[in-house]
Parts: sequence; structure tokens; C-alpha cells
Amino acid sequence: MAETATLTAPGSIEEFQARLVEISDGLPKRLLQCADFIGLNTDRIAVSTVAELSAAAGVQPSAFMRFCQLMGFSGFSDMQRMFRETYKLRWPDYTTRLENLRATGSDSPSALLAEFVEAGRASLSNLAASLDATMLDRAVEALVQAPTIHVIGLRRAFPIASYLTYAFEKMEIPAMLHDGVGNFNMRHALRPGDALIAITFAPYTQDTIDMARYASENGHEVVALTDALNSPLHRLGSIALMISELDVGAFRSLSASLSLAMALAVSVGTRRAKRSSGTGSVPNSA
Amino acid sequence: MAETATLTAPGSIEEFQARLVEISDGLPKRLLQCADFIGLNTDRIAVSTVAELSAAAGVQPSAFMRFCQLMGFSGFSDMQRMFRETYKLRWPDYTTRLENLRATGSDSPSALLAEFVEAGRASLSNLAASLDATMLDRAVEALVQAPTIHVIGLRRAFPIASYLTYAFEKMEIPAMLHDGVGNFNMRHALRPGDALIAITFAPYTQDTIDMARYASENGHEVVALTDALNSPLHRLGSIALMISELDVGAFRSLSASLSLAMALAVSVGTRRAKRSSGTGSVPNSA
DNA sequence: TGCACAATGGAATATTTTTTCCAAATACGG
DNA sequence: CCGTATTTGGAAAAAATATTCCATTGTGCA
Repeated sequence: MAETATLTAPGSIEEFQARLVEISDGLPKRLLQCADFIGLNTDRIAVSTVAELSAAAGVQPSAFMRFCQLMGFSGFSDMQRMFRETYKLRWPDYTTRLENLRATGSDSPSALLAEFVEAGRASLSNLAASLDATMLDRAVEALVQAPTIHVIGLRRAFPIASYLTYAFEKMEIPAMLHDGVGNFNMRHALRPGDALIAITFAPYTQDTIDMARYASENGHEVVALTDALNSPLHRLGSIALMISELDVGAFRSLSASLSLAMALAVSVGTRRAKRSSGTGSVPNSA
Repeated sequence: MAETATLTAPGSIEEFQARLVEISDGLPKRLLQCADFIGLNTDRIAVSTVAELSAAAGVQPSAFMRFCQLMGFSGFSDMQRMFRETYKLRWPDYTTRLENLRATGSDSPSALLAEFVEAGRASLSNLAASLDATMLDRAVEALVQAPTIHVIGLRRAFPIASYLTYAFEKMEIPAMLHDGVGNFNMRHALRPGDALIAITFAPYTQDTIDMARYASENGHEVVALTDALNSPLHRLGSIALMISELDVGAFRSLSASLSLAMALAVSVGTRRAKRSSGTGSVPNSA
């Protein structure tokens, strides 16, 4: 056995990869099989057993064991632990940090600000890591077709709805914000072909759900910005974009929701501009 | 125990979530703890042991076991198997995902989303690093004193103004949003002692500036959320909170502004609740 | 208050998974 | 072609993990 005794086991995926190339040189056949297989299937380590991995690599468990030790770990469990931990750090870490911030007790404005900042950052990371790109494409597609885009989002979803509407107006896209001024119900403004963007988070606002249902039942495309699988908007056969946003006390950071909303709006704007003969209507500064 | 024996175990994460809400109704304490914890930490199932999960949920392993069976699985291993199988799809971490989103073509919806996410994160980091804590304290102090808090923010600042107003309403703080409905100018609603929060970013909205000047000249405290030292709001002797927010194309990520606004609102809420005899009006969930 | 039933905790057991060990196979230099 | 050193396979031991079982606690109802 090549005596490249390493004192320190890799502590991160980067270090792991580095060590992998480092040892891959002049390895006996079976060990090389392990190295090659793991190089291509690093992600499976966290969720597999030695038996599974060694079988998939075409070697005996004991050979795989030796491979782990060559990598600098005490054994397979040791190696797996590293992968499981880095995996878990992804999202829970933020929750922990938030808890720590909270634990430091102070309700000073600066401390609160730190909490909101942290919640926002976490929500954005999570959005990037979890959003279904296909759904987003479908949503854009549906909205590009619509003569007029209707937007509804009340209470805490209202900032998102209003910013969306602002963006559409900026891009000269026909849009209508159903804000409930004067308690008029403007559902009949939905003309054939029009689409609706409905935004609501738990606890869901009844008026928004009603509007979405009405639109759906009358054959309009409904794009839903919502927070969970059990959201009522899901059951309407709408194109649902899910956002799990952290909150601080009673208030939700809207960072992720707004980012998604803006990406949606600008995408729709770009596509529509392209469609209509190329007279761009996407402003470059405002 | 409710005897909702399910013949089929969930075969996908969607089905799993659906079943989770389905059974969550009227569950005994410990089982509910499990359900709640898993609802929030579904992603950990694939890489944890029963011991770890049950400890994190604050229950005994055996209780967790019963939970798995309630979910329709034969046991924990059975449940874990499902998650491990679907695991590969969720592997990429935040950075990788972001790169992937970006790589899919520069004006694709996903690429745009990636840009908004990054702009948001950068803005938040910047805010945390650069905000003047003393100013924030002064702003809170000024607002705590005011009988009624008036809020104005038009066009792209409107989402912030409306979320602020929503927050004040939630916390039962007298507040008024000057949203310009019907083009009424409600400046005379400012009563002695009232304070104004004025929000505007370059290019500054004239109506907002006018309102701020009026308030200032009539002896009201003005808290300004704005973007630069040369903002017209600065010259009014207002308490200015500066936020430099990045934008994507024509649209500004509002993440930092909203976080600051919320920190401000909640701080004011907390302080007012304390002042008024301790009958807290800061909701803990909404 | 006492009874019946559901829920719970914790230890005992069963199962799976990891790890070690050694004999057999293979490669390599003389 | 032989002897030595290295690598390999497989099975047996050790450890970790899941699962079951049952005594105890709690709860709702008469």
C-alpha cells in the first residue's frame, strides 16, 4: 500500500475532491475503481451504505473500506459523516444563526435588523436551491400569451402584487392590480385569454383564493405564488411557484418572493418585447 | 389513535407532504411534534437516523417509529428509502444551483432569477455592513413618540410603504398610508406630534418630497428611507436611513429596503408595547 | 372518583451495516 | 520459474441502528 499517510481527513467537499485526484495516481485496480466511481458519484455517499456503493463500483466492501482509509478517513462512517454534515448545513445553518441572533436577547433595532437580514439571505439561498425552473418557464409562457395580466395579492402579499404591477406598467405590459379599493370586486375585468397571478401565503386570504378559483373555473391561466404544497391555490390546477420564506416573529421577509416575482415579470417583459416585432419595451434604467 | 389506515405509502415527496397535512389533524401531542418537525425538516430524513431525528423533534425513537407507520410506511427504514431514492435530484448546493440557473442562457427566466437572488443577497450584506445603528435608534425613538405614524412611498417605493403600514396595523399602531388613491392629498391628516416615514429612491418622486417638506416645515419628525447622501430628503433635516440597493436592469431588488423597514416597524412596535403598560401588541404569529 | 382506553417512555431485541482479519490470488523482480 | 510483497475476496466479529414490546402515565367519560 502506498504510504501516503495523511494526518488530516478532508473537511469539505473541495478538500475531498482535491485529495481524490492526489491519490488517484498509481492506484491498484480495485482501489482505482473506487476512486473513479466516487469521483462520478460523490453525491451518493451521504445516502448509501458501503454495500451499495461497493457493489455499484464493482468491488468488495472491504476494498471500499481501504479506499476510505486511503482518503484519510478512519473508515466509511467517518467519510459519510462529513458528507451528511455538509448537506445538513445548507439550510438549518441559517435557522441556527437566527436562533443565535435571537438568543442574544436584545430587541435593539440593530439586532432586529440583523435578524431580518439573515432571514432574507436564507430565504434567497433556499429559493435558488429549490425552485423548479420548469415551472418558472411554464409560468412565463402562460403570461406571455395573455392580453392582460391580472394581479391579486392582499395583506402581506400586497407589496409583491403592487411591485409586480409596477414592473408591468414600466414595461408597458397591460396589467391590472386587484387591490380591493372601495371593495369593488373587479373579477369581471378578466377578459378571454387573460391570465391571473395570485399571491397568498398561510394563513391564506380568502378573497385571493376566491379570485383564483373564479379565474380558474372560467378558463384563465392562474400563476400562483404561494408557500406550501397544501396551499389552496394548488388544488386549482394552477401553475404554482413555491417559495418558503423565513420569518422574524410575525413578519415574513419578502426577499425571496419579491425576487421571484421580479424575475417572472422581467422574463415576461423580455419575451413579449421579442414577440412584438422587436420594439423593445424593457427599460434599461428607471 | 385515528384509524386512517392507508394501504399505499407515499411514493414521492409530494404525496408525502400531502399525507402529512392529511394526518396532522387531531394528532396526539408527541405524534404532532413529529409531524411538525418533519414538515419543517423533510430534507433531513435522507441523511439522519431515527435517534437523531427523534432527539431533534424532542420525542422518543419509539414515538417517531409510530409516526412513520402513521404516514403509511412499514417503519423508518421504509420511509428513509423513499427519500434516499429521490435525493439525487436535490443534491446541488446553493452555489452550484445558482451557477446552473445562470448557465441556462442569459435572458432565460432562471438566469434572471439568479441575478435577482444575487442582487438581493449583496444588498442585504451591504445593508448589514453599512447601516448607521445610531440613526436607526433615533428613527425608532422618533416614531415611538408619535401618536400616528404616516407613511408615504410611491411608485417603486410603494411596496415598502404598504408593507410598513401592514406591519403597523398588525401591531395595532395607529398608522396611515398616503397612497394617493383618488389623487386626494391627505397632508392635513398630519396632526401635531405625528411623524412621517418618507421613502423614495432616485429618481425621486416629487409627491413624496413635497409631502416630506410639508411635514418637516410643520414641525413633524420625518424619517427618510432613501438611497444617497444627495437625496432631497436629506436637506429637510430628517432622520435619514440610507440603503444602497443593487438593481437588475431597471428593477431594484427591494430586499434590503424591506428588511430595514421591517426592523424599524417591529422595533417601534416592541417599544410602544413596553411603554403602554406592558400589554404586548407584538403578535407572535400571523 | 374510578374505569377504560389511548399515549408514552424506555429498555430489550432484531436487524442491518460497518469493520476487521486472514487466506487466497496476483503481480513483480531476480 | 520461484519467492516475496502487494492486492484481493469473503466471511466472521463488532458496532450501530431500527424495531418491538410492555409497564407506566395520562386523559376523557360516566
